[in-house]
Amino acid sequence: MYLRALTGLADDGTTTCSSEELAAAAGVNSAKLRKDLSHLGSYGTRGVGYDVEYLRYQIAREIGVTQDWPVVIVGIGNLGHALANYSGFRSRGFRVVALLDADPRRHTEVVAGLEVRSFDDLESIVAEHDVSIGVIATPAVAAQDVADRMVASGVTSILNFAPTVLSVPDGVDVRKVDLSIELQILAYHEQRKAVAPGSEVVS
Amino acid sequence: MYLRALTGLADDGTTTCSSEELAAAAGVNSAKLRKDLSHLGSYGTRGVGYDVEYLRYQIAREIGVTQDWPVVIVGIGNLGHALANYSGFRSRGFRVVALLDADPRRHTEVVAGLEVRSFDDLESIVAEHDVSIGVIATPAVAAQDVADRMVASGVTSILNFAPTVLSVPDGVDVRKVDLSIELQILAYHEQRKAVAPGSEVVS
DNA sequence: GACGTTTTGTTCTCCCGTTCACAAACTCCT
DNA sequence: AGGAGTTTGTGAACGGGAGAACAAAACGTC
Repeated sequence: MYLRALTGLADDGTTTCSSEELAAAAGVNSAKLRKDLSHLGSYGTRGVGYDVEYLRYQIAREIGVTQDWPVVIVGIGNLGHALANYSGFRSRGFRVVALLDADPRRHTEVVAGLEVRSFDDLESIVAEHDVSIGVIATPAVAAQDVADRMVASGVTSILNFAPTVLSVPDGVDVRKVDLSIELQILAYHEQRKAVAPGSEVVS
Repeated sequence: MYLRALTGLADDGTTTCSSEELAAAAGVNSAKLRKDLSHLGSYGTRGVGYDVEYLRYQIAREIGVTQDWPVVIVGIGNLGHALANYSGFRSRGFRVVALLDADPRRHTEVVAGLEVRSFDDLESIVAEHDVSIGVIATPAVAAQDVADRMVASGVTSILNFAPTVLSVPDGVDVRKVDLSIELQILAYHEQRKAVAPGSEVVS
């Protein structure tokens, strides 16, 4: 988030910023921002603030955005399409090296300049491109199988869009994004607003 | 999450479950699950467990899933397409009543059985369908404008997929989903794994 | 009907993230 | 050069969520 906020400031021509400004741009408290940044080192100057470009590079280096991360996407339905075409990935150092789908009818398609390939090609693709990050955009029933195959072929980080709890061995990271749960949380707060107006905020 | 886990259990024919089982299905600790459920009331029976169907209805009622929530989606690019076609919304009580886009070239399109309409129709659509939840899937630069128009027309909950911090008045809830930040978090952990193998897990 | 077993509901404790508040450090102005 | 004004970095206080542990309650068995 800080990285993105800094990029925004840089695009506006700002060369220096205080913790207050950056915190406002990122939507957090300034004390938290300073403490977070202090974990990376002392990249600010007291009385002045932070150099936007310098801090930006330091954060990018720390979180690994300076590297090029090959990524495979499995499940080229609606969501897989959107992810394959999402420009935000490439601009942040992620390179989609393959799109896989179990359905042979999709294998003729070309999405975002990439041919959709068979799921059986997973192992060879992971090995060839040294892929460590996989994205699962399949239906829920297929997700665990896909995860197992990914782990077996060497993937150690998984971004899961399927509404299922994946079980993976230690050392493998999983992050889950559940679109309809986000809406449900909003609906819950809406309902509370209707009952007791003007009392709650999203936590 | 509990609701989804319960639905899964119900589909498997389970009629009763313990907190341990449900916690495992939802991927959480059983003590946490019991504490969470106790906030809704005492819907379990000691020595037996929870009745799956009964608990499912109680949770659904509490979080407002029994209602029908009209939703508008603004920004029908790749992600907007995917969201409009996402079946998980409808099955959870969300009904997409309109797709809006500022680009007139998209207004001829029909997506998911709905005609893409002009963003200028926002106010009338919100008023007509009593919409309180809006989804923003536009580029970052347009997101704040869209949010302002939504709020002005009566929307009080926003799900934001644009990589921007939205500022909205009190009483309006915003939830943000940032796809590339999720990947960045995974990449960060990957980098740490490469430096110090076998030490960290996603938090 | 009493007792052992199982499982919930709740209390207590611990731990971590967030925020406040302030000293240290830097700049600018006189 | 010195002091006033800013702003960072960090120690201390606060709050809340998460897990362990236990009492209360329901069921089955004898």
